[in-house]
Amino acid sequence: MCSVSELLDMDNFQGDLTDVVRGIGGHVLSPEATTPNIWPLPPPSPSDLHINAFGDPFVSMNDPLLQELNAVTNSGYFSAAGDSNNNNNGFLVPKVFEKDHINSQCSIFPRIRISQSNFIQDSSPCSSPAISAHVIAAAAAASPRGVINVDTNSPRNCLLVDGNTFSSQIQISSPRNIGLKRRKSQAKKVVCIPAPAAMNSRSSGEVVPSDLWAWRKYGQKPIKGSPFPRGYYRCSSSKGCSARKQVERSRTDPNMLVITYTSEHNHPWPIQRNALAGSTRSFSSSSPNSSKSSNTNATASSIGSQNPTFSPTSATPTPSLSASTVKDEREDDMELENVEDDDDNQIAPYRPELHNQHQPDDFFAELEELEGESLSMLLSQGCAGDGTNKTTVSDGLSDFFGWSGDNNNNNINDDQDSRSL
DNA sequence: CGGTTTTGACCTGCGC
DNA sequence: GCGCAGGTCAAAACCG
Repeated sequence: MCSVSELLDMDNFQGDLTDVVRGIGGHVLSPEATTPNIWPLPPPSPSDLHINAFGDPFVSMNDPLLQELNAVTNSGYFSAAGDSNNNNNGFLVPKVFEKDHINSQCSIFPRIRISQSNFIQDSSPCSSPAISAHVIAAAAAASPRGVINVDTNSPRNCLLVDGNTFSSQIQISSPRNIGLKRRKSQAKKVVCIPAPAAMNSRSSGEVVPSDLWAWRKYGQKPIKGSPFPRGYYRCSSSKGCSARKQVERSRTDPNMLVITYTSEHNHPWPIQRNALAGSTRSFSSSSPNSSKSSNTNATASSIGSQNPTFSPTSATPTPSLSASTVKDEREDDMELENVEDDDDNQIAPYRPELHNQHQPDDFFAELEELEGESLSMLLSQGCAGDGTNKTTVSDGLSDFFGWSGDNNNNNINDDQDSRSL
């Protein structure tokens, strides 16, 4: 079993990284203090596979993100330093990002770093691996400077609002990008995630992980210097919503997917997805899970069912968050050069509980809210039930991300659209 | 029917 | 001003 920690450790990233999510065992560590690159991996607790009551989303949840990370691991992002079975003795060593954060777009992205100390407490009622992924997922979409608190001693959830009670943290800090200037003063949030081959691929070969919102693709364009086209999506959860995102593969590492979120959602959580008709075009027919909403972009269809048991198969926390990097780009900040990086010491609590108030003026604050909600719902669903509703690793992974294995076979190069938009 | 994706055309910002 | 590249529009086709 691979934990998020292995994936997310990104030593040596340069100061131009904006956000860093890193884990701390009981305290906030500076990047320098974080165990670099190699962390022991605990095996998944059998209880991880059990479904827990609604309201205990993180308890013993088998974390699909971890499965993703396994996929990532198996896809070459990490090399096993331990035994080949990834057991307790297994160590995973990132082996791609070094190059990546030098050459690719991901180079400017922060790396999520989590101390393994959070994940080796199988005896803890709080399944740390489960926390890790979701914490990161939430963190990535949340405030770039937020801190996710994990209470490894909690009999219930591992995430705590109270910053005084958690025993571990994941902090998102924001070393300001240095020397980067942008044309427009537009807030962006860039997420760099591993794009395992198992991801959904559309006919164009585009790989689009799902997130909590419903997105409609409105364009695709080849990017100069990159063999991979960039897809343009706008939020279809609500009419008039200006939220947009761009999805493209890292030009230097096709295994990395770069998602850039732009603008704000001017609406709260998509209560009811308003776009389903054409949402399953690309893969529903070929997906063994065709009964679900298989549109990787349209992931919020069941979120608004007001049913606490909504299926994570159609509503997923931003998968990208789990992956590796999250970058919050405030263009205004980018204008500043040599800005002192004092964000590492800034800690803001992550609030996983549901929020009733909508803050349309703050995209990222909203993201934080929504991620919290989504995580709660997702995990509630994922963990809810009678305890017999166990999700297989593979299903959990694909469902969680909206990935359909049958549609993942498309090579990104199969249908490279070289046209000019 | 109402939503999506696809895709050629058009628009816009930036560098020269 | 021009050309390039990125971003958006919108019609057509597709899907459940």
